[in-house]
Amino acid sequence: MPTPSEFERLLRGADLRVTRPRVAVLSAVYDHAHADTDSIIGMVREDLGEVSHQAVYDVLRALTAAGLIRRIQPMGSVARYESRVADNHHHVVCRSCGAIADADCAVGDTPCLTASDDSGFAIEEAEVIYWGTCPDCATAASS
Amino acid sequence: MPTPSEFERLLRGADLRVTRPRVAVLSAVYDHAHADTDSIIGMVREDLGEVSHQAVYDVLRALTAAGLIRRIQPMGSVARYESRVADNHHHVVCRSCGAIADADCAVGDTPCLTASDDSGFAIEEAEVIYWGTCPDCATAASS
DNA sequence: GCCCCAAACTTGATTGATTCTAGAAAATGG
DNA sequence: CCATTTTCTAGAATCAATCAAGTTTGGGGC
Repeated sequence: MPTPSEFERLLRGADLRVTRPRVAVLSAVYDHAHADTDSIIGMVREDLGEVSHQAVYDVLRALTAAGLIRRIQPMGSVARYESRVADNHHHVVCRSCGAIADADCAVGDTPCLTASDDSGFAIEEAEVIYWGTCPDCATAASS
Repeated sequence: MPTPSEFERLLRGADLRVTRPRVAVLSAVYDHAHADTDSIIGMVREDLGEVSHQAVYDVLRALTAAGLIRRIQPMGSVARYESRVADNHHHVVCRSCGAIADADCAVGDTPCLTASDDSGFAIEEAEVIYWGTCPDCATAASS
């Protein structure tokens, strides 16, 4: 968990102005991986008082475009954000409750990056989502 | 491309009543892989005349639940549907125009199904999306 | 072949995440 | 400290998708 001044350095490094909403959003995303936009709005407001949802949307887009955070959005879920951007990792999503956990790559750093037939596409990145059942839902279902 | 009576057999096999909207939707999805809901509504109406969008949504959900078609929805895209359901294949998506192409699995039939750390999740399926640039957008960008 | 009823369809309204617009506020460079 | 440019606020608008209530229809049973 970086310090406030670290967040400031991150923002400046990405050529972004340092504003309180931005630091708060960045902090919230670092603190709560895979949080959806609504939760982030809640966390930011708890931190700063009233902040418009529009500002949070804007900040999330700016941070995503700058590569400081990553946006993930499995089918049937609203947009979620996480702070792990440098490494190549994937996600496990619970079909029952929608919980998300990180899953590191099984093989090397850029796995599965080769499709057998790419239809002429220039492939830049492979995104993997593992669908399954989380421990909580598994125990709830078996009881 | 199955015949109309084949579609009927598919529907009956899934314990679904045979209605004109259902045959038309099924046919449209077989004919145009990766079409979005709106395009499908258009194709069905061209075929049958006026059909409510609600009916198409209902049919698409019923067919998806029955496993006759598959719903795919990459980030930033609306829901799309395809008829290839039995095999385990993945998708290549163009970052520029959103075009989707099929990509067969590089290794075996159920590849990448092993995460190195599954966080206790019971993993059922791995979904892979390759992000890149399609041939059309690549040539358009280089000119 | 006809009738019944559950399933499917129509119409119209509603939701809810996200985006747009115009104006006010605030952060950086000079 | 001021000017300029970016960012934030407030409120309306968009659009895919869902919900609700009532009508129609497919298909098994008579």
